[in-house]
Amino acid sequence: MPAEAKVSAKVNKPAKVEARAAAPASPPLTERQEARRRRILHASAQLASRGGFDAVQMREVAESSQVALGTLYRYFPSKIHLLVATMQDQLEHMHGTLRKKPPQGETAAERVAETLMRAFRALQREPHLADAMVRALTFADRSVSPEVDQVSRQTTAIILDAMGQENPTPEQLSAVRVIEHTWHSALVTWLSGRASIAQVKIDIETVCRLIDLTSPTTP
Amino acid sequence: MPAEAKVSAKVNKPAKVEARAAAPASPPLTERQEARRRRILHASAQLASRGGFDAVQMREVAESSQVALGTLYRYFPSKIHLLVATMQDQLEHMHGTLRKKPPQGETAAERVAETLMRAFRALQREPHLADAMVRALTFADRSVSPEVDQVSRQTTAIILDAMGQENPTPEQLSAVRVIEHTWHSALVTWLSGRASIAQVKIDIETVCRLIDLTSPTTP
DNA sequence: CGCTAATCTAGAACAAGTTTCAGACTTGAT
DNA sequence: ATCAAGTCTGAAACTTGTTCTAGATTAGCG
Repeated sequence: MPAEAKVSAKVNKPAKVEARAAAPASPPLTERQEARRRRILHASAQLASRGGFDAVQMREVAESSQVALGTLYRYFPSKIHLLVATMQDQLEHMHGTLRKKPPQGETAAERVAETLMRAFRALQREPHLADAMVRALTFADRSVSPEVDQVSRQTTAIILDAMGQENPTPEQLSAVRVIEHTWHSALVTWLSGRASIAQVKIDIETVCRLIDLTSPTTP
Repeated sequence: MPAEAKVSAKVNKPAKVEARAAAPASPPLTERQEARRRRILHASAQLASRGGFDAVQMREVAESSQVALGTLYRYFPSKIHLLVATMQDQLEHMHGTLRKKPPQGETAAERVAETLMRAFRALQREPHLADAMVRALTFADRSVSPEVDQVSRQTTAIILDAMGQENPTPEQLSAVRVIEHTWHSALVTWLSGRASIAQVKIDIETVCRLIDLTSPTTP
């Protein structure tokens, strides 16, 4: 069997079959391949941190990560794929960070709101990066669905963690879905300068009330 | 003063100052200019109805509407501006349609959910058009803020109409904001094939509960 | 060690959004 | 009717995402 071959055959066009779980999905990569992938994601995040979505130019990413343009496209079939993967990367990081200091709130709603606001503050520190990732996420078409879905699952996991709810009811899951919707959309409006930070905070707190509504006494 | 001049000087780069109300914002256009604008919007919607966002190619729009490419850009400074304007157009239409048959629901929440589902069904009839408009809306950057904001106001108006609430409380307005967030984000997930129609329905109904939560007895 | 299949590279080529420019055309004012 | 100022047109040019190609390189296998 060939060199860094069959392995990254999956890297290129992730076979539909294997687009499910988190990391264990794609087959193991060569060390060098893993390194390339890291360099690419790093370059992506770095460029994004500067000028946001537009600053992440494929040629620049390729150059920064010392990889040929064609190779970049083999790893990430489009700019959107690349940025969504960058978001996955950052999200994992954030989930780890959040886990360390569990939210203090009394109610589940408070804890979720607190967690999301913490995440929001993190994004505020790198607004350009946030811009690139969120724009990519909402602009993604069907061809990126598996990756976007993965981001969504990760977000859900973070919220459920904050709720401290082991076995959420279907109603609670609906509430979580709506919270995610609000979270994404609120970020978009903030990033495009149509809503203030305070406004985002209010929106998050408002939507989090749905948790109380669906948790204790189900009306 | 020159011909179709000073008039469309505003057409080009809508002076920041006049980006507020609905239609009365920009100064009156020449008849021919108004006609050009209509042709452009019509071509845009037509192309979008076919192949969605990607099918709306500026050169094609220009050709279809019998306008030079440069002129198209004078009227709409970017593809995003064009599609957002197309959405404004469609939204107005829809608001008119919705007004004719007010929702029947007992509670405000039911009426809002019913209205949004009606709008949703309308979008389902032209999924490609919906795709183009929604993608443009969420991808828009700061340079399109005024126009996007206009769309947002129009959406708010539709929801408040459905609520039948003349003087909404700040809390209710927050709920409406969250409903809009959910509405947009749910559309995005549906368009990208990550949520079913049924799922969107559930999300809408879920978020609409916030209205009941903020209307009668303020907890 | 040498083979073979696949990867990686460098660079050209293509596609669509956006910009630019010179010249023809309109329109309102004089 | 003429004029000045601004608009519209047609076409080329530029930018950036994406694709394609030929050849150099790499990795596992016999």
